[in-house]
Amino acid sequence: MSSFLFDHQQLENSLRHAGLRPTRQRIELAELLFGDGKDRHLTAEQLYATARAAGKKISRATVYNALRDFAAKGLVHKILVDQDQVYFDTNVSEHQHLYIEDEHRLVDILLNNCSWQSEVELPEDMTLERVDVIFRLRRKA
Amino acid sequence: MSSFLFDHQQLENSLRHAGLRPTRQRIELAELLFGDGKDRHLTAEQLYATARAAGKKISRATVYNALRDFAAKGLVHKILVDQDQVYFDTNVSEHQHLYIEDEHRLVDILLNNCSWQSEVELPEDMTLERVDVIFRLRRKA
DNA sequence: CTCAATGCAAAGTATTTGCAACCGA
DNA sequence: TCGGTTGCAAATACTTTGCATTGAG
Repeated sequence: MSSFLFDHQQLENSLRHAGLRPTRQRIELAELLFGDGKDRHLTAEQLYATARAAGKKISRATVYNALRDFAAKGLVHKILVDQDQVYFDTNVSEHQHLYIEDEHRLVDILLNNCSWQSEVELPEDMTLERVDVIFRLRRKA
Repeated sequence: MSSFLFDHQQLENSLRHAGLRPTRQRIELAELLFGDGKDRHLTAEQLYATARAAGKKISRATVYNALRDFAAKGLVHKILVDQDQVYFDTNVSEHQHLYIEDEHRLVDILLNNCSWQSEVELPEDMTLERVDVIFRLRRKA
């Protein structure tokens, strides 16, 4: 039995369905990101390191390109919590985050009373792309 | 009459009260940031350009240092909405933001039904620093 | 006086880009 | 074949740092 919930074929279909040509590199990255169905928060550098450590032959620029394209197609979400690096979230369903600043660690949470969506009046010609909610935590002194 | 709500003396006191030595540069920056009492969202580079345009003699590094220190003391808030630059918000009371991505423009909003604060269970040894809420908007195609 | 703050340029670092080689359809 | 993708290194741009100088208390 495989440790993957999704196999190459399924990932390939996902990429194709998203309008992305399923190249070897994209499939391998998709496998690392989505293969086991678990939610991940990682940076481009982390994914690059992970891929290389797994023996994948891929360049840094391709990882950045792939993540940019994945995000543009909604396969992952960008999370801007840290001044120095962008995190990518493999969980694209609506949810919120805790961010432990000292540890640079993200935790998914799910709020129930999110009635504020309707409370905001948007300009006529604007679309609500997403609502980012981040609870910033610090270790007590 | 002056165009400033807060004069040098008051700004100097604010800095001192925050535990920051009121140097000429910090006072001048504070004046640009808080002088008229209006809410601002600006980047370090924007503040630097503004200061220089106003004839202030100050270096880029000092602007970055000052904003870092102001943020550490709670005089301004960092807003991470853009991958490329950090915005600083002179409004440090609790509120939320609209971000028009195409224009790199931030708008303050105020949500009323923010009961979700209590809904989140924090680890015992953690403190909630802040909750960042950003409504990301795009111009309709 | 003394130590914090400033200024300048250099360094640092995540990310993007230019362009030739490559490959999927 | 053809245009999208990759790879490498160089470029970019925001931010930080090293260190000598300055200035607030």
